[in-house]
Amino acid sequence: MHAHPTPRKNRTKRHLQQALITLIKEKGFHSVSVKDIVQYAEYNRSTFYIHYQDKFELAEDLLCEMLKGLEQSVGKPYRSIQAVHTDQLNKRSFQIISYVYDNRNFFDLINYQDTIPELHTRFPQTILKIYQEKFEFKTLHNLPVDMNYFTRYTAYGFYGLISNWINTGYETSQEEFIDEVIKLSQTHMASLRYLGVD
Amino acid sequence: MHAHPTPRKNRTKRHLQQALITLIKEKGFHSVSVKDIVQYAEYNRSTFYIHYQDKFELAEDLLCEMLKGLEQSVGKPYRSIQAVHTDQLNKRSFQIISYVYDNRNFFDLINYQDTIPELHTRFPQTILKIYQEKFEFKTLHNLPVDMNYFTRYTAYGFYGLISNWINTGYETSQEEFIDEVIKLSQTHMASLRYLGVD
DNA sequence: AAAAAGTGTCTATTTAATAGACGTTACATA
DNA sequence: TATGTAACGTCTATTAAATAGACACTTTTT
Repeated sequence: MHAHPTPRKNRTKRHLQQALITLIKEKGFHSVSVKDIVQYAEYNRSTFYIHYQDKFELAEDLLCEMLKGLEQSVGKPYRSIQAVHTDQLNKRSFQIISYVYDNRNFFDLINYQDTIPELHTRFPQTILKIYQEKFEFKTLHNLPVDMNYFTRYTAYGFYGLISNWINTGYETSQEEFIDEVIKLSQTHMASLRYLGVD
Repeated sequence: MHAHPTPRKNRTKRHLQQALITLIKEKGFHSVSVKDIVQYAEYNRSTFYIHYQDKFELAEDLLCEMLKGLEQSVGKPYRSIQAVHTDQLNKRSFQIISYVYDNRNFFDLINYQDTIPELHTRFPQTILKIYQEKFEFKTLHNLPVDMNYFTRYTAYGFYGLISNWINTGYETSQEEFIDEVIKLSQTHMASLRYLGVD
């Protein structure tokens, strides 16, 4: 009998998570106390400890869920393997961008120094993971390069774009931003093969 | 034994209220269903009916609470009667502006047509009520005018400024905006007497 | 006309949230 | 250094808020 998470429980967790996000922006992660969190979210302090050991576990849980969601967002649009030429890339290929935008309240946290622990490293790492596991690239003119490096280069390039997009407050629309990404992709790769979901 | 509202109950109500605000902005008040609200807020539909009869009662409750808060915000800074010359008006006199700003998520609803019922009439009415009950004005040069009219004129003038401020997305800072209001006040009144709290 | 979606009301059930106390640690400041 | 205060982490017993699910009904959609 695996205890399934009930709606109530999840809801409470999410409220605690949201409180944490707000408070980090207000005073920085290290200054946020458990008391602050429950005060803001209007829960009893006892309730916090039912769900989490401490604020670090809460932060970890929040981070994991967001990054898991990021990975899953990519797996959504297609059900089968399909190869896509860079010049045919369409908006559906970039669910990841919608996901970031929809969860901008969270992703804005990368603009803060004193923020969720490991956010600044694990966010780009996750993008890399997605690129490694779900896509296969082809260089222009079949240039013989180490594909590990190429994938890494491409993933972190994308991270650079997306973090700038977040930094500027999403001033270009999702559509425009996707167009930019596509154009930049075309400068150094010939095709991209989506490997589908497990 | 008057049943006192428990923290839990209030929290749930607030979440339902927040859900309503979001959904009104998304699809308009008339299109929002009870089901939408509980889905968004992640509550059981039964739970909704524990707290409210229908979405209208929820909207009414939300509106009342916000307008009550607006009134109370004025009563906060001072504890005793004090007269203030318009040219001495300071920021503390304008708690009301902070209140609107702090609750901009709600007050932004005046930008929508299909919004909380009666919001567009009761918001200015409340400002008028505050002006009538908590302040006493003096015209420039003691011009003999009907003070009922004068108060009404002043209140709705202020409403005009504040609704514009909301409309423009609070593009001028609270401080700048307060300065503007003070300047405009000085064009037609000599002093303002704060009548304190009950 | 049929199907689908939403409403309002009502049960019985459970469990998440609560209050409150405890000894502890961390930290400011007098 | 001593002292007060604020937050911590853990633990109870209690309760009432939230839940699932069924009901007949109305509205909207197709």
